[in-house]
Amino acid sequence: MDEQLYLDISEFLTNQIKSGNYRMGEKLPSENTLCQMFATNHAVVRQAIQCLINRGWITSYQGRGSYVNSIAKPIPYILSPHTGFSENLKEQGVLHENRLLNWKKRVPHPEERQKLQLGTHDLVYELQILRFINQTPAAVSLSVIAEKKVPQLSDYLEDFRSLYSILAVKFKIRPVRRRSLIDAIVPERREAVILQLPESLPLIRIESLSAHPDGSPLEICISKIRSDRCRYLIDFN
Amino acid sequence: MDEQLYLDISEFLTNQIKSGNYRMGEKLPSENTLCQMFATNHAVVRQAIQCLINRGWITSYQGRGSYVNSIAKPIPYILSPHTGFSENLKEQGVLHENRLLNWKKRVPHPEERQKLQLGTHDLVYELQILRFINQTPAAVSLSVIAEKKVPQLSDYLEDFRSLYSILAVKFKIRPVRRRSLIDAIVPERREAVILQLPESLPLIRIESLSAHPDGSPLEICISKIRSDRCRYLIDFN
DNA sequence: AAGTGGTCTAGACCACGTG
DNA sequence: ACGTGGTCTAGACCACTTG
Repeated sequence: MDEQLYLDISEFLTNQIKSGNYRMGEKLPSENTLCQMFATNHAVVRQAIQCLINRGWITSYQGRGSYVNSIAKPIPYILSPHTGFSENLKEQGVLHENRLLNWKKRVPHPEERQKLQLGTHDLVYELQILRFINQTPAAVSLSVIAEKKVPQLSDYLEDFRSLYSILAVKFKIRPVRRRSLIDAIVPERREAVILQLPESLPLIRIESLSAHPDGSPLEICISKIRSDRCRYLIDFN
Repeated sequence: MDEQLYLDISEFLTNQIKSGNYRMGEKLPSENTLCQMFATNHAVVRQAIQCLINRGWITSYQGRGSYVNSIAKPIPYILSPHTGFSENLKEQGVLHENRLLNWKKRVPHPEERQKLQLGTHDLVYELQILRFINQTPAAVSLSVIAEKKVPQLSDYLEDFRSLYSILAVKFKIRPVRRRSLIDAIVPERREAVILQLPESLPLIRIESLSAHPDGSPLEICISKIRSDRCRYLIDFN
């Protein structure tokens, strides 16, 4: 019960950062240096470092060192019936960009068929989209849309900018958000890579069902958002 | 570039769980056993185990072993202008309970003063509440209420059941939710302990501002909820 | 080439829970 | 008393980045 060295080191470093002795973007002492400072070995120092990584304080880069994360203020994303990702951020004057990772036309899963009220032979488009805020990756989205609502959608996916702008311009559809389900998840390894995310930081997962203006279900969208880049704001007024 | 043993072990164990070879609540092989199975040592096996803990698959208990987490379906919590935590869950027939951890009357922080539209000499009550769902800790909340709206609130805090029921019964106030801000966070060590949370699983953080029925600001509430116990549902109909 | 973090070895001892 | 996970030691070698 002797104080637990790795916690001491971890607390020491955290306090150094909190108190501003190491500023954001700054390099921490190397692991070897820390070994000497605390008269211990690699393994213990790394355990301490891992604590800071897990809590989002720092990021380590092989061959370069460990650096204090920048803590940009997260952007409030307004969750309302009439907002798509892009318009929402544009209104706030935030630099924003989308990249279509891939798409396919496929048979819907039973759950999707039920939620989108599809017939036995109806198909869906599935679009995977990577979203950037201020030039850095901030979210991945998976949109599933009833094909019959957007026939030949694939014709418009070259030079992709925004799904909702395609819907508006090409199909004259302005989707209405009906329901959103929010929770927090640990990223998959693949998502962590795509989002350039320290693997241990959580994502906000939001699953939304949108409808055609005529009321019929249109799109299921599952977005996973870096919580250090974006927050959800719901206004009940 | 030799396959990375700890990832192999981690993947092996994850697959065993996914495929149902280890069911929920079941005990994994001991670390020593795994050392033998993979012809390696304690440190490597522990690194593999840590991966599973980080992703929420298992929990380790000193002296007992590592066990597969149960994956109870999270309860949808309906976020609407007229719901408090307790009523919301009661309506869904979910077993629910609150415990008042502590309270104080104090000077508001500048930000609180502004949000609650307080005068220079106004005070606030601060209540810290631990919430249970189905007998297990699920959330911690910090409520800050303008004292002038609930004079002598402290008289009613013995045998505490629910803040909103006190407001309703003793003060005839039914709060109205005005705004909620949602994000995902890594728990503090203290929160992890209180919530009996594997320290690396994320919490949903929700900051809400509620008003008196007459429209004046009443309460700021910051809740941190286990995302494996509870999800937020927003219905725009 | 030198310095950095990432993985691994082969041990040791401690704290905790169960029988 | 024994088995379990938790911490620690003192090294080694590798992969990557920078000068």
